[in-house]
Amino acid sequence: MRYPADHKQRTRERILDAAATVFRRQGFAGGSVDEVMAEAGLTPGGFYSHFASKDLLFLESVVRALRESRIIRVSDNAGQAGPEPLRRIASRYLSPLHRKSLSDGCVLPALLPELGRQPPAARQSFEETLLEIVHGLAPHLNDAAPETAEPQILAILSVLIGGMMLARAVSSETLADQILAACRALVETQLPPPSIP
Amino acid sequence: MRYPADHKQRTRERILDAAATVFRRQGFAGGSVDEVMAEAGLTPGGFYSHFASKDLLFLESVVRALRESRIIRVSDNAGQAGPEPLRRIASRYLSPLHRKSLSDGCVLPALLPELGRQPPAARQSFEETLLEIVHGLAPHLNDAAPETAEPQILAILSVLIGGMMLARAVSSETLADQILAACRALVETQLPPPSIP
DNA sequence: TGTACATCAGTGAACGCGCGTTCACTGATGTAC
DNA sequence: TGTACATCAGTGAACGCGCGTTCACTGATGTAC
Repeated sequence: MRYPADHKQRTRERILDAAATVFRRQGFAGGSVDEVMAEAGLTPGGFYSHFASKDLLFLESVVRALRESRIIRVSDNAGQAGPEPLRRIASRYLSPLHRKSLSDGCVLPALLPELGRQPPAARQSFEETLLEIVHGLAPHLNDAAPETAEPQILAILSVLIGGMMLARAVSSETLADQILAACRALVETQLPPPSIP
Repeated sequence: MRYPADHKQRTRERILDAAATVFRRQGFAGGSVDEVMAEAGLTPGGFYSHFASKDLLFLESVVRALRESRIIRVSDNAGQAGPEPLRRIASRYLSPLHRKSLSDGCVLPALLPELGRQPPAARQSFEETLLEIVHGLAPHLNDAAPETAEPQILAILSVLIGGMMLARAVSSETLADQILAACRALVETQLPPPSIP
């Protein structure tokens, strides 16, 4: 091996990150392979030595962005039980800052419907990644068994995603932020009350 | 006027309905003008005597589909006060039948992120139509003034839209229907209890 | 009533362009001696 | 240590195709007389 062993792998990851950025900003059908490669600082020609097709790039970039996403995960060093981490996630996710961060925010409000149009194998990969996230969050609804907590988490995620999409689609920033605030309030009703130490 | 006065207007509406179908199924960037015209039973050439551009077609078709949509409106002949109509809307919206009705269901879970990428003027039109719907629904949260009821309705709509998108994006139908059920349960917690007559 | 005509909604072929994809090539890299 | 070489990640030009859009034309329609 003439090049450092991880050289190509690192380029590949650079392309994946660039793809997530371009697709969030312009959509899957709206962003081109050339634009992705340019975003990664590369020329178009090299793309197919890394990925077999644009579709597979899309899938991998979404799954990676979801796996690496800090915004819907309990941060590792918190190690905190109870609902506070969920409260923090909801408040960060449904913030005006995140609303303005289309191209580097969570992939789901930007790309979920286009993911839904992908073939079953792709949706299967997405499902597994989604369930990992759900498993990570469910224990923080402390009073419930997984069978009841996990659907509750899925419903809460629906509020986060739907609220952000709706806020980004309206024209008035005031209304957008009202939508976010209303969704934060709705999520709050689903969380156990703060523990009083 | 050689043709019946409303002939062209009716064709125009046929194109708008076809566009809503094609765009819901394939997305805005993923559906072509030719496909829309074919769906309307027409040839591509005539399109530009009805619409100035594909972008304007998209906007008009989404707004029209939203205006005509029965699925997020209280049906006119119900004329019923109180939360029951909201309960019915949530249960129909978050149903497996609606999940399978991508190309003739509500436009929002299919197209909201692409709407969010449209220029401000388009988002303004969407916003007005959305607010009409909200004004129609808010009185059914009977205990609240508009200033508190309308944001609550927007949060409930976020659940409907986000939940449907999430259900459509996963691979397993079982999981999809669990997501819908969890969202119905969440919405239920936001509604006044059924009146006991 | 029948026929010639004016209208214009819709047709169908064409346009330039950017897309996804391919491929012969380049040149920076680490290796062998 | 220095030089010739093999490798292969990345380049850049090209491909066929389908896109959004344009436009000269057609032919069904209702009107005029």
